[in-house]
Amino acid sequence: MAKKKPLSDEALELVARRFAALAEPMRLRLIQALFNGELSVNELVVATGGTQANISRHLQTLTQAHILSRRKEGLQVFYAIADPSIVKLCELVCGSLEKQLSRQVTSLGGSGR
Amino acid sequence: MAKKKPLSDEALELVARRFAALAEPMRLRLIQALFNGELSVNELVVATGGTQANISRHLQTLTQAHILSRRKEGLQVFYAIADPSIVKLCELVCGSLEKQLSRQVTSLGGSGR
DNA sequence: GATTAATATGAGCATACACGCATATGCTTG
DNA sequence: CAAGCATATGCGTGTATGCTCATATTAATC
Repeated sequence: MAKKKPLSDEALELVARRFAALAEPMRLRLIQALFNGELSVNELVVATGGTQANISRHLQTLTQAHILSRRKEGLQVFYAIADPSIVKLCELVCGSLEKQLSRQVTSLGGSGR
Repeated sequence: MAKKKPLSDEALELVARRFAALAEPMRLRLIQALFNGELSVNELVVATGGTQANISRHLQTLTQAHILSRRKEGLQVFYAIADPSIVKLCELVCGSLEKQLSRQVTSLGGSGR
């Protein structure tokens, strides 16, 4: 297959929305906390150190983006990573960032922050 | 396989920023236009249909995020994809979105392909 | 049915940012 | 050095969204 055909405006919008869902540190923290399996809202609140209201909102955002799944059990609601590609995405970005940072450190000739 | 250690707040911020750089349709369009090699600003303006000012701003954003590289030649400035992982990122997201969409179509009773 | 626990949501505020318009900067040529 | 082209940037505006506080909803228990 040669050239890839350009995505439609709607497709671009969808891709952008997906990236936007991952563009918040708190949401990344939630995803990270779920790497080892599903957790309840309260567990996520504890794990991330956020407020209950805020965490709930972010969970809604991630669920609507089909990144997380929602399972209700009694009083609790458990969230889990629904889209495994998310893990790959984060790993890709992390790897790329590490390269960039190490390059910067090298070019700066020392340690700094 | 062991547990992954959680990223620091700063690292999460960096990852979030990177995703944010990709969270705009116009910027995705620019990246897409650059898939086949470097282009000048004016060529990108034509390719994307945006205004010159807006394109220039987005190019600055992407360059500062180390996603694009900048090469000046006479009056023109050429931009190119500096981080190849970006291509993988976009492909991953596109693939994941296609799955989701086809699943939605299926659940809506349409005939799958 | 009232109370309590777990989660979700409405309202308000502050900030971030995309966009358009106008103009500045930088490079080339006469 | 004046003029013209390609690109960048200052400014104002509208919109989106993250956060907090308070309250609503839902489900289990007494």
